[in-house]
Amino acid sequence: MHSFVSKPIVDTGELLKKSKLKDTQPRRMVLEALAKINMPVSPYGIQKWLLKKNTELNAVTIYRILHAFNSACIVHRHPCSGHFALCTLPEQKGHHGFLHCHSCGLTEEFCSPALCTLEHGIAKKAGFDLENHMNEISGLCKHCKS
Amino acid sequence: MHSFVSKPIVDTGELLKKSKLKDTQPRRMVLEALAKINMPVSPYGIQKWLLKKNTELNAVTIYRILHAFNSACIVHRHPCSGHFALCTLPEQKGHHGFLHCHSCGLTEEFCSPALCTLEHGIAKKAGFDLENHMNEISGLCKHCKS
DNA sequence: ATTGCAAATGCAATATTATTGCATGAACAA
DNA sequence: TTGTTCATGCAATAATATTGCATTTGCAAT
Repeated sequence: MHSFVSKPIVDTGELLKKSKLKDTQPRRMVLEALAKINMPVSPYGIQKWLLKKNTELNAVTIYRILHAFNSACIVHRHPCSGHFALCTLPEQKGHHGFLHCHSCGLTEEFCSPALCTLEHGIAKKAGFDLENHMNEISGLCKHCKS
Repeated sequence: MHSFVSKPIVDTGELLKKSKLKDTQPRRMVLEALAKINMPVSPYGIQKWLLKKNTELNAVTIYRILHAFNSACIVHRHPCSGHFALCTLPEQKGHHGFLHCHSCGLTEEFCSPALCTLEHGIAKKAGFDLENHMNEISGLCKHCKS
C-alpha cells in the first residue's frame, strides 16, 4: 500500500465556516479525521481513527455529520464503497467524479464538463430529467503501475 | 409507484447456459426472481420474493450466486444501491451504465461508446490504467414527469 | 447407468453498515 | 444572559455482507 500526499492541506475551521453549518466539536473532529486520513473512509473507519487518537464519537453522530457535510458539499460520498472524503475541488461547480486506484487506494476527484454534457444528452434521449449523476473510474494509478 | 414492462421476457435457462455456469436449482430460482421482479433488487429482496412464492433460499447462497452471475456478466450490480438486475443488453460489448428514476424505481441500462472513450481519456490524463468504470444517472423518468 | 471429483449449497456464527426515537446538551442569535 | 433551535448521546434494532466447514449436487469420464 503506497502512501503519498497529493492534496493540499485543509483548514477544517475554514471549511466549516464556508458550509454555514454550526461549528461544533464533533464536526471538527470528523473534519480533522477526514483531512488526516486523506483517503475515502467509512463512518466506522472514522470512529476507529478517532479512537486511536483517544477520542470517542458516537457512530450515529458520525453518520449524521457526514450526511450534513455531504449535503453542504464539503465532503463526497463514494457510492461504490460507501466511503467519504473531503471535497478537493472546492472552487469548481458542477459534477465531480472519482478516480480510484484499487491497489493503493488513492482516490482523486475530477471534474469533466464534457462528461457532464454527454450524460445530460443520454438522459434526455431516454426521456429522463437528470438530477444527479455519478462516475467512478477504477484502475491502477501511475505509482502502482511501476 | 408506477409499473410498466419495458424489457423483453428472458429465457433464464438460456441465460444460464450462455454463462457456462453449472445449472442448479438455486441459480434458476434467482434468475427467475430477477426476471419477474424486473427491477434492481437486493439479495435479501430476492429472498423475500422467493418466500412469497413459498420457496426458500439461503441468503448466503443468494449472495454467492449473484456474485457468480455478476462475474459472468449476466447480471449487473448497481453500486449506489447494492441491488442487482439482469443484464438487458446482452449483445453489446463494453461498458454499461444505468439510468435510474428515483420516483418509480425504473432502471434502464445504456451503452455509450462516447462516454467510454471520454473516461478512458480522463484516466489516461491522470496516469491511470483504467480497468473499470461505473456510471449511474438518476432523475425523473418520462412517465413520472407527467 | 455408475462412479468420482470439483463445485455449489446449507448452516451457524459473526462482522459491518445503517437507521430511528427520544432525552439531553450545546451553539448562537436576540 | 436567555431562549430557541439544532446537534449529540444512547439504546435498540434493521439491513447488509462475509467466513469456515460439513454436506450435497451437477456433470464429466468411464
